[in-house]
Amino acid sequence: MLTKQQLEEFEAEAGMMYLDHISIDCVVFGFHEGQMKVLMLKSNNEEAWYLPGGFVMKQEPIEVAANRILATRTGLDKVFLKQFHVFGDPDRSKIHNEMYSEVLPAGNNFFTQRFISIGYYALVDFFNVIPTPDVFSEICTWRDLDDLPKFQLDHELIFRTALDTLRLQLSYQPIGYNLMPKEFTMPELQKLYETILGKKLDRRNFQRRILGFGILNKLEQTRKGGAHKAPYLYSFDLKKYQAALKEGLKSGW
Amino acid sequence: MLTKQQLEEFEAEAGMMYLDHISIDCVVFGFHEGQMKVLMLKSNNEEAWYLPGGFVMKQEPIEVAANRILATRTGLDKVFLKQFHVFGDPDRSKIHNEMYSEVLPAGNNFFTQRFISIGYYALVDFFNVIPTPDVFSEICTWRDLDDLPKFQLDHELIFRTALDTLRLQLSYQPIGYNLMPKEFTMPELQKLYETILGKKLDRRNFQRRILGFGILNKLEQTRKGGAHKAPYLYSFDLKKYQAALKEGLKSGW
DNA sequence: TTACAATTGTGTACCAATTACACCTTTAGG
DNA sequence: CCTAAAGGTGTAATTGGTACACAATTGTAA
Repeated sequence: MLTKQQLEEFEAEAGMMYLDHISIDCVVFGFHEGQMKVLMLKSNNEEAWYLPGGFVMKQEPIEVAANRILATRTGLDKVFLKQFHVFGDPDRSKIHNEMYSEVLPAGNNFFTQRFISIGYYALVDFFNVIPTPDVFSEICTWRDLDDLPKFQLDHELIFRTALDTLRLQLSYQPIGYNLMPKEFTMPELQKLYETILGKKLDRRNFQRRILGFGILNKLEQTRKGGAHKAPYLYSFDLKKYQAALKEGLKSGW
Repeated sequence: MLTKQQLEEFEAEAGMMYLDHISIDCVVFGFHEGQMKVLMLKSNNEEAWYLPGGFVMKQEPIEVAANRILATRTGLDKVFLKQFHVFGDPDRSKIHNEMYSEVLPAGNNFFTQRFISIGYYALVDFFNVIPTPDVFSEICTWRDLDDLPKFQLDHELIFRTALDTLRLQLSYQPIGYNLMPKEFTMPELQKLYETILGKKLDRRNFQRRILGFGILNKLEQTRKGGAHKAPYLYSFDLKKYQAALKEGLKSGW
């Protein structure tokens, strides 16, 4: 039987072990018409870019915190948002400390502590987003994947891990529901996949595969007005889409 | 430019947001000769079983903390240990609170706070392990997968998630290096996979698949002494094994 | 010493999924 | 009304996975 004294001793010792802060870093991938960008903020005292992030509040589930942080920076709610890794190397704090050494008092303070960071990634349509800077930033904006600035801290690793995870999960999870308009064409959806994967896919094989997932409804109408042959419109079958989200798809690209 | 005052204001506000504790929970899967068990501890003041766990210390990378916790409970070091999920539902604390309500003072204290838990799973040979209880437990022992006790807190969810993740990752990651003797036979390795997956596999297809990964060396000798035809011995090609760990294998079971 | 049971070694045929590839249709614009 | 550009669709070849059978080895029991 555990005594009250044992508990108190443990509590006293454990008090020395507290991890200082838990933050959430959120890699927000923005898509629109074949483009793919990532949301970044620029530090207001130097040329350093970082990912949207924030703290988890007491009594707030981390999932809720991630949504809150995303909503604050983008204005969006209820989008695809997925936890993918925890980053907890204490070296993070050192860099952070040096970064603010001009303004911070010496010794221990909030920013010299270590931040353990839970990585989430989100998929959004960047035309729906109003990028909003935080208190440390003067700029919050979309950056092109092939024109990325220098990252602060370990945010490059976080970004890279998010992208790898996303590409991997593309084989197991349906995506696109909140990235495409209600009705869209097959070439448009294919462009989304090609953008994420960073490579071209075969038109015919893509279509067979995607249709094989059984999450699309083919509509009667075609997209008129454009040049060339009018493509058919499709919409997501929300019920089947969500079932696939839960149970996963088969096989890979 | 960020002013010192802004920083101080932020720090004061952020102080209200600290997450209380980060813990690590470790699902230790033990294997030996076709058996699979999981390491559990029994609370010393009631019939409640839980998974090995502990806190992350200041300036300790979480990866190191996970290894330390595992080493403390098992005596093992440098085994397969993988982060798989973060559990952060604030309800965890409520249950915890009720659990210790007899010994704890009312109001806020260490144990009434929320614990965010980073889930790791480990794969070990349970014949190499000396299960060691912690201060809250009277028993630390291996439990059979098909004879599991009632779990404390959300440890059932953590266990379940670990098992699902392990089974999934079996398709992408080579395993077995620290679970098999230096030299082993194909049927022995197959038994390991069958144990993890909880189902029988075809002998011939298993062999073709495993050999196709290119991480095994077939040795000249056979395992003599047993009844029946002597099987060939194999060993892991450590270099290729580690490369496969990094780059992953293809396809699934 | 021999027959048997248990286990291992190995190869092949079938099916499903993936990849590679070609021809026809539609539409706008000159 | 001809052409260029894009979309619709089908088929053959390859690869990977599953199912399955027979021969060889070894200890044990007759």
